[in-house]
Amino acid sequence: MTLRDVAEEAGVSVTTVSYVLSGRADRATGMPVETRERVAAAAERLGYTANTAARVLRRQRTELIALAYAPPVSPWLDQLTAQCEDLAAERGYSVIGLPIRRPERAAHSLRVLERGYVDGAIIVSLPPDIDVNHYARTTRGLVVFHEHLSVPRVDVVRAHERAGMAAATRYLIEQGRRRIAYLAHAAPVDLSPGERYAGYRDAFAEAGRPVPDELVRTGADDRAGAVVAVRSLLDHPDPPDALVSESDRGALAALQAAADRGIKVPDDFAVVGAGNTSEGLFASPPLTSVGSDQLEFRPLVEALFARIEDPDRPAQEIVMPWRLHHRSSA
Amino acid sequence: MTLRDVAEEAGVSVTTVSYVLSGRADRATGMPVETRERVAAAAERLGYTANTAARVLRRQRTELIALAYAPPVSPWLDQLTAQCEDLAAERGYSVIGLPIRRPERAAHSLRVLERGYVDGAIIVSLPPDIDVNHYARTTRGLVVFHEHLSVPRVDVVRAHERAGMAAATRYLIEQGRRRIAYLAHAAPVDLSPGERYAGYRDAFAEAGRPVPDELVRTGADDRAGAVVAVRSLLDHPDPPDALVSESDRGALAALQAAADRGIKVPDDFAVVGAGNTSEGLFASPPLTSVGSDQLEFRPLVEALFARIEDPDRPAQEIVMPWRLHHRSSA
DNA sequence: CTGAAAGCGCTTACAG
DNA sequence: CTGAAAGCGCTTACAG
Repeated sequence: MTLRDVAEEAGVSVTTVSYVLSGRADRATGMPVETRERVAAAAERLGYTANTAARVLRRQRTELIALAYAPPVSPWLDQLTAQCEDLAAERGYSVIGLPIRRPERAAHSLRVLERGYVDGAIIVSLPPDIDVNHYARTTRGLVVFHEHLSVPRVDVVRAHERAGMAAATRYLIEQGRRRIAYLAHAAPVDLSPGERYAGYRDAFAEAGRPVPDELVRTGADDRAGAVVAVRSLLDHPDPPDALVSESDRGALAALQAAADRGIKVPDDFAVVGAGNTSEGLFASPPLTSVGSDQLEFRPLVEALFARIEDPDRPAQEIVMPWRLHHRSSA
Repeated sequence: MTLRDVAEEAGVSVTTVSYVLSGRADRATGMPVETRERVAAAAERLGYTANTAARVLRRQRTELIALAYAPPVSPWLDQLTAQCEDLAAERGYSVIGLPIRRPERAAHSLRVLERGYVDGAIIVSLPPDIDVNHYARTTRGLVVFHEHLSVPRVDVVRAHERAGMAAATRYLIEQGRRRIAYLAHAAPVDLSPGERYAGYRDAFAEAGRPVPDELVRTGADDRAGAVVAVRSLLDHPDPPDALVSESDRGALAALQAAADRGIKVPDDFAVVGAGNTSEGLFASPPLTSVGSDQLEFRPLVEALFARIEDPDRPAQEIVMPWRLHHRSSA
């Protein structure tokens, strides 16, 4: 079922069919209504669908953008996805998800970018050892969540996670907490490896206190793993009286583990999460969390489309700063 | 940067370059090592990447499969995604995610299938009012999670959710629970609309008892919403002594809401989830849940690739039956 | 062993 | 107002 079939059915040339079905308004406008209707009817009758590969080859546009992320997924990503879709739909674009796996397979996952399947991509989690420039060659627009990256035709989103995490930890120190534990992600593919943990350490350095290495655990990316990790912390001979987690997911698990043991939060055990997700709002007690103020992603999606239009525009830096949102868990 | 550039650089024809870089082994094999190396070196030097649109147009294969799902996402989907990726990679395929939105926008989301961007798709959540046949025309392989659907060239996965849900509810009835509440998904895009709820009702019908409509709430797809819904249930003048949730997520929220109120689970309030996710295992108490025994998706991924190879093979029905997994929450 | 050429199905500048 | 033709960049049957 091709353009040619429709042309024959309607008794016109493929040129005319193309103009009517996908062509420019300025061309179709000058055409008699009768012709347009005849073509439209023929296409309808035959159930014609344009061949995307041919169109892409000709126009050099796939009208697809990708959202590259490392599982496990979160409500935050659902939010970003939904907003991307709305803004993409306005431009006739569709959004696809691109799960990026453990670092050794990351390059394989990114083949979708490498092969030019999409016009643009928002890379939420840039695996370590991946050269963004490589993908910029085949993908017109690239927006990357990264704290330091600075590359000519690539726009970046900075969260200032390290400063945010330091503020969260400092808050606990100033409260007089003696034993402040840390729950890191276990999966090595991460938004900005080590940034958050560095912030935690910064606060100790600033206060002239040693980092309690024996209270640092992994598992924040998986609720089940986090529960296990927090239980082991609470079993420590000199247990923590506070916990900073790299995710709200991990912090929620900590609240659960504390409740199981009958430990009072925040009095005997303060908990701070990261991400400021809506899930934290409804925990009990509501979760204190460090994260972006609001989930408004429009600026970065618009930066992406602007770059797809004009690859030579200057690289843009979008700041979505983390700050501490005080609720009742700390 | 095209095949022609590489051909010139290496001093051979595009035919030869094509054979060396992507062509069939039987052709490249007969070629002198020297030629092959010269071509490979030229491609390397120029940083050649094949144009995907051109290749797709020629070969009629995109080497992409999609996983179409309705957010919010879950660990179950992460699991399916990871297994798909492993099996796809073996065949040189990549996997993309296709988030499907609320029903009125579903058709737009599915344009990626309609336009033939992928060779095959696994549709985890088929929105109501969507005609699968339409997408079968542009997508060679289609595997759909659906309880009833039966369409010529489409393979289906049946979970027998209704029977599973009835078994879960029956278990509570036989335990002597008097007031069995129900927590449904709020999002209307769902795996199999109404199936689970129908199972809940079946158990009552079977026991000759009326369904307690006043104890049916929505919110199972969102932890925050679920907490609110369960609180309102517990505030009911004649509160429930048990709850069946359409998701483990909702059941986990119920455990939390019960703990907040100091209600003993399962003695005063039994909770059963659905999905049998790993998260439920580490809840306190560990969550009783109805769902598939194991998360082994290989059969359905293989069915998908088999159909991509041979679109005329008979439609296959893959059963991953739900059953009740007894743990401590009910 | 290697290459010239056809063709996948579109879009669009150009001619009439 | 409409169409013939070029060309996007590959793959591959065929010829030599």
